[in-house]
Amino acid sequence: MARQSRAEATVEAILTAAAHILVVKGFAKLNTNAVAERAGVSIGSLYQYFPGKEALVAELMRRHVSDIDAILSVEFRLAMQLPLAAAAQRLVRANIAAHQVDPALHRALFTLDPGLLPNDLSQPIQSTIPRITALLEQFRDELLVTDLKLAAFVAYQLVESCTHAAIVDGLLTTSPARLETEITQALIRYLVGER
Amino acid sequence: MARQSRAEATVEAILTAAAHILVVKGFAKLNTNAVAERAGVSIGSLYQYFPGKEALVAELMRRHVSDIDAILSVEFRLAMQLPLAAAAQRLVRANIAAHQVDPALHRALFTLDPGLLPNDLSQPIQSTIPRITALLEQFRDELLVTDLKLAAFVAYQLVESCTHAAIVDGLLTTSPARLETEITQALIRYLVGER
Amino acid sequence: MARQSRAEATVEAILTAAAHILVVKGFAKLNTNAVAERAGVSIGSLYQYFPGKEALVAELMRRHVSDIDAILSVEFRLAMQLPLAAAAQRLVRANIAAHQVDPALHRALFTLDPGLLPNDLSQPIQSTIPRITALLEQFRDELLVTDLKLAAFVAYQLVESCTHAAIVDGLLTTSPARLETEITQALIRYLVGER
Amino acid sequence: MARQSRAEATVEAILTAAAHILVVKGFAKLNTNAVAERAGVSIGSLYQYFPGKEALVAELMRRHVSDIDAILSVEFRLAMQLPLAAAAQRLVRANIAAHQVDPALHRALFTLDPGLLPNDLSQPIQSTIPRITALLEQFRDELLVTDLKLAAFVAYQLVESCTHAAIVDGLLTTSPARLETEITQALIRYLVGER
DNA sequence: AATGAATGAGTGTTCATTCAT
DNA sequence: TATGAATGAACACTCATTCAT
Repeated sequence: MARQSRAEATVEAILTAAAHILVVKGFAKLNTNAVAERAGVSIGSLYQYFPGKEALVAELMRRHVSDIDAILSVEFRLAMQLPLAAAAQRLVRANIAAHQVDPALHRALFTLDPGLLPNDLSQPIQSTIPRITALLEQFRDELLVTDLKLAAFVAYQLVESCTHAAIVDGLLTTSPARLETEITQALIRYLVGER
Repeated sequence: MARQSRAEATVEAILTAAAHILVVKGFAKLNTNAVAERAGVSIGSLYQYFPGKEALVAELMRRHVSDIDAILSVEFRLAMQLPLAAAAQRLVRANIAAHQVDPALHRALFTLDPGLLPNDLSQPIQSTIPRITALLEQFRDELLVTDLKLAAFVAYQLVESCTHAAIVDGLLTTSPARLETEITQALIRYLVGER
Repeated sequence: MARQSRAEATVEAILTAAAHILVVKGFAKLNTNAVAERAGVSIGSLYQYFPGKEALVAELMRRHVSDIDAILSVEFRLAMQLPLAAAAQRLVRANIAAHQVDPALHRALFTLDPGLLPNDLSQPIQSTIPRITALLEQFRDELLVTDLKLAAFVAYQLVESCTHAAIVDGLLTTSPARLETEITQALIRYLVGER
Repeated sequence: MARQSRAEATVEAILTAAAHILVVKGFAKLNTNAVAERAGVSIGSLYQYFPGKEALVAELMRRHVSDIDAILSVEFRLAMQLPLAAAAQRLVRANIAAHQVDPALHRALFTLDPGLLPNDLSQPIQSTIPRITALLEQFRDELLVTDLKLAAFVAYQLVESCTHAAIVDGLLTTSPARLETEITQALIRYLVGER
């Protein structure tokens, strides 16, 4: 037990240090020695738990994606029970919330050279558009759009890019509430028309 | 003159090699020795024209942004003379065209660790939203949206992210024409409502 | 007693694992952690019984040499009672048998960087030439050779190198029986002349 | 020209240093940093010419084998023109000479974990037995032995192992001349009988 | 101007060994 | 006694950059 928790503490320290360096210095400057030092752990311990720097980042990604997915999964399930407008608003809000969990880390992780990480990591993200498609199918009769896959793509990009640019890149000084309203409005108008 | 064109040829060879490696192997694997070798030029010559690897990438970025800006500047000027719907369509189309110039290089350049490049490079990109804002002001009376800066932001993200994801990331199998129509529709509905 | 046999089992497991890795991967890839893991024993336990990796190999060598010596000692004693030709044949045969005990381990052990192992280990091997010398002295009158130490050296190298190359290095596709005959013939001709 | 000879000097310095360390400390202690330091050359230069420590040793082996082959090739050609006894003596003498070129390096190189080096390196050595076989065929009528391949194997092992043990391992205090005589005698007696 | 040999700081990674539990 | 987490010296290797020619 003591064994296990000591090991776990080491892993946490390493990941915390890695996240910090990744955020502050970027992936290029992330090196295993620096991570170990900042974690207050020997380089050997780092390699005991992670085969290399990619593995560090992969684990950070895994956890981050998992956090986001936890938020969105709930919302998508809930959205199925709501009218379209309410569903849209909740999902936009949830997406903003997801980006607010750790914006700096989010930014660092999603700026990584793709292909650097194991493919299976992007899976939860790739599942988003199908989830939106499924949702749209429920509201098919109300929609202006007809190609639901294409609409899901556009809807996703609209929500995601606005949220990401505003929260993560800090490109917008508007309040999250105002942002939420505007994105939702754009989304609703695209899907079912004005008002 | 002969001298100058020889030097210019050297610079071109270096940049071509750099672009190729950047696209195929990514920034992490881009190293000055490899670039010089692929360019058929000595490492010494490379340093005669570029102070380091960042300078290589910066120049690639400068040129690429310049190419894009050349396309968009014309369109923005033109758009001022057109009705909103036509202006929107032309700009969406132009943005797609801009992404089709060299999608692989575009992807490589815009996946770079931000903060790696000199700040002044992002300037032409940052000028896009103000340009959109100016355009929207012309059409103020027709618009549903009232906060024009916010609307310009949303409009930009909508168009840019859909285009980028579709063309550069290849996330969509739809034809560019179909894409153009859909994005334009979403844009119009957001700005002035249905139809 | 139970304690003792448990410890003994641990030691055996460690040595078996070490032998396996030594044979399959070579000395360079033999590391204490890998040995412990393969033995199903903690690294701490390994160090309880062996002060380091050299000690592991030394013990393997000790046992292997002891096995060989057991075979040859008996034969040398027996050879004293036999006529030269018969003695020669038996010793050649015994040497082949000794190499067949565990050819792969034999090869691995005798390919080790010399100076890696404690000196006292080569002692049983160094005793072979004196034993041959003693044997030759018994047959002094029959021999063509006069310098018995030199003859013992040549005889030893002849028998040993042919056997080693054939059995351990697998350089010969001849049957052990045929090999035995040929070596014996060469030996007899060298010592007492043709036939 | 100056360029080239500077590079060549660097390569020579590296190989000389590598040979020295290999002989004195053994392969296990041979590390690239130590070689570079002893060669008075930066570690970068070492890697400019050799991809790793194995390459260093491979080149040493290549050169050493080439030296030996130069000696033996001439002798084998010559031996074809001589009577068997003379041919045997010359080849034994040449083999002793070959081992005297650099006994310490020879020892170090031939104690290496086989499989560590590229396969093509052992080729000149593997060609020896076929060369002996060809030679024996010329003297077929005089020989006691009938299986010439087997005889070539035994003859080779006899000569090589005695020479190696005596010269390289220093296991014999006899003079090279005495050694030559004894090996030759053993060889002749094996092949054509007494005298 | 152009060359390319040389440099060496920096980083990744391994593994023998220790020691708290 | 056994465990295995932790250590860190040692070593492999890369690549941006310099500079004599």
